[in-house]
Amino acid sequence: MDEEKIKNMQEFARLSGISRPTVSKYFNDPNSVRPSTRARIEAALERYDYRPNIYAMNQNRRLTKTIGIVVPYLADPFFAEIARNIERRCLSKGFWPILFSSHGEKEQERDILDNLRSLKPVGVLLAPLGRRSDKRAVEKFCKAVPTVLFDSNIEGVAEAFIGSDNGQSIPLIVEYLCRTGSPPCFFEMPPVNPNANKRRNAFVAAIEELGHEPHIVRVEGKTWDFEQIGFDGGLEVLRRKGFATDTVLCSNDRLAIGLIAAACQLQVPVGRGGNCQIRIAGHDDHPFSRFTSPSLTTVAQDYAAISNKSVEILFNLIAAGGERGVREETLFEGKLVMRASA
Amino acid sequence: MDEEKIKNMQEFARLSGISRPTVSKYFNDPNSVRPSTRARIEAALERYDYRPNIYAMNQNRRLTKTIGIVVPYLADPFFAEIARNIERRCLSKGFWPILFSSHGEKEQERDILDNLRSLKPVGVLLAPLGRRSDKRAVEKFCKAVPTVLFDSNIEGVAEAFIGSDNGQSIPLIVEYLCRTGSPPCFFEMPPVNPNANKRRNAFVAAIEELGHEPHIVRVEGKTWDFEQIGFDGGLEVLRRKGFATDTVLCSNDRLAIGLIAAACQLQVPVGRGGNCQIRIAGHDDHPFSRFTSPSLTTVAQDYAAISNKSVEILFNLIAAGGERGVREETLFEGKLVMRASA
DNA sequence: ATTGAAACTTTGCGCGCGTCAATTTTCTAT
DNA sequence: ATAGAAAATTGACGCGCGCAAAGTTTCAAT
Repeated sequence: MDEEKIKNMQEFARLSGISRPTVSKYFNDPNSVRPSTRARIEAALERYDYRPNIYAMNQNRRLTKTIGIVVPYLADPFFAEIARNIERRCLSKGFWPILFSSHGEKEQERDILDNLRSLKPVGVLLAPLGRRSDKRAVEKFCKAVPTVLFDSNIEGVAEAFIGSDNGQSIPLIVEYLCRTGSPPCFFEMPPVNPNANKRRNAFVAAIEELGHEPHIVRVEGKTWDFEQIGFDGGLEVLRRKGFATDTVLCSNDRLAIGLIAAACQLQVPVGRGGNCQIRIAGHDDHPFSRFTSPSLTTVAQDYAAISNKSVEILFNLIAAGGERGVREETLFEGKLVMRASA
Repeated sequence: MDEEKIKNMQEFARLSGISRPTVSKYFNDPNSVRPSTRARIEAALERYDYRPNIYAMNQNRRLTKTIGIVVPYLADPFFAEIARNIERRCLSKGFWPILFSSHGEKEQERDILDNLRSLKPVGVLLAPLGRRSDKRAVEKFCKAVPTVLFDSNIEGVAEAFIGSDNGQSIPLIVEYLCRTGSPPCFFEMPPVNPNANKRRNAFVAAIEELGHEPHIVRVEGKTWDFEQIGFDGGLEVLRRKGFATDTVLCSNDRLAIGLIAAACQLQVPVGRGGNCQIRIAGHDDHPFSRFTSPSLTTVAQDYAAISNKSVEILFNLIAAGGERGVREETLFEGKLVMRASA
């Protein structure tokens, strides 16, 4: 790199022998200028290491290149993974993804949406807290900014929702559990989002469909430390009367991870082996589920499909100028992942 | 909220009956104006819902209010937790934290530092990838932006480093393991950062100090899927000749989690009970370590202390105008966490 | 009442870039 | 070679705010 620092586009344009408006055009879309001038600009870029001032750009652009990503709880590797996927795809399309986590708190989510508005993003990918969300705030936000919801739905809000099909995945694993042993009972905590409710309802429907009685065990807890809740609740249930059947389907993997730990602590052998006393299954195929002991049988959510589709729909929305079309919901099917725990 | 939308500070100032420069002062620091005028401005804010344009602010300010947070791998709940802590403290001081994850990749880290520069942050909290980092790029960045390193050190780079004291924590757990059973061997993967090396060296020193022979088992793997590496490597070692002793100290908890899963799969009972064949210990007190089966004995890093001290030092640095003082290193001691696995 | 500092107002420039209209140059196709 | 289209240039305005200087008001302390 040559010489001293370049202060602005004017100066860079002069040094590269091209007019400023053309250089400006180039930075907005390198393909919008003639190949020969593009080459000249890029040659100059090699020499002088200039980058336009983001703040000045974003101030004057009608649309920024910023895309907001909001997840409810980043310490959950499920969301970390999805966020990573989304980030990569946004970057590859020349956008600026910015990641936020609500950390399970309503106020945080509201603050994030608030701040996000002043960032004037072209679009937002939002996985709401769910039940804890300030729905009015979310709705208001979605009306102001092109938004795609994922993971957790809010009826009628935002331009689209992408999630997994609990109505398919739960029957899938219920059927498997019934076929390979005694029918499961359902282990849940107070629902944090619509998925939790849908899963319970799907469980009841599926188990009745198969001619069994639905047993539901709900334990207390209102934080996002699902493992701890599953552990504490599991300990209590196991210590008392135990579960109604020797098979337990958990509302999600994190709960199951806690429950397995509780069973282990009480020396209740988990699995489908001969001397095992309890089978435990989960839902989601959480990144850590394959490393529990025994490894967790579960239904895999299609991470890649969910994040890809979410981004795709958002890009379409952006291309259409954030135009309100028909709100679409896309649900992906789960896949059974048979491991050692059930 | 009254009337229609306010476009700019001029208009808001007029409506609130106060001059624009004073309003500007208020937004930069509400305490810098007289309480009575502050009250008037805030009353107007209630009525009119105006927020200054961030981009215009950041373009003209000498210093932005942005603080960059960079972690090597966000899908690791350890970093997610620390990031959460740091975010909160920055927000409470009126800064704008922005979170980035390198996702274990050198190019990502370089791109992040690159983009971060054009965001002109007042300060940056950086947990580098470590061995994989483009050290020249990191060094260059740290010279341009006031930066505090944490978790993983790079000698002489940045204004300060905050981490945990491997030279204290490793002997602590080695001593415990030796005292309560046979001396441990050390289970590691190719080091991703200086901590890994320091831990191994500390292990050798500690074990020799106690008059035993150091055994080191290194397994292959170069991704950030530590659990998988621990699992795969553990399977192989256990299948072959097993470990040199019946106690294994892992370089970190995530590796230990994988190793426990491997032992479970091979039906090697883990723990310190009578019929157990192997004791496994880790290092870090990862959020999930209490939920392994059996629960993982480990050394806890002081998450809160590390994140708090990092932020504190950065704030001091910012207050001093990013002035280069003496580079300080702060190491926090680990605490033994005795659980079931060792 | 007097004084002096602190806070406020007025005025105006500058930041770096987007964008537009009018003009000139360059390219493509006949 | 030539006309028409496409691309680049010139010149200028605007965005919303920070910031500085000079003058004016407010406030607390004597």
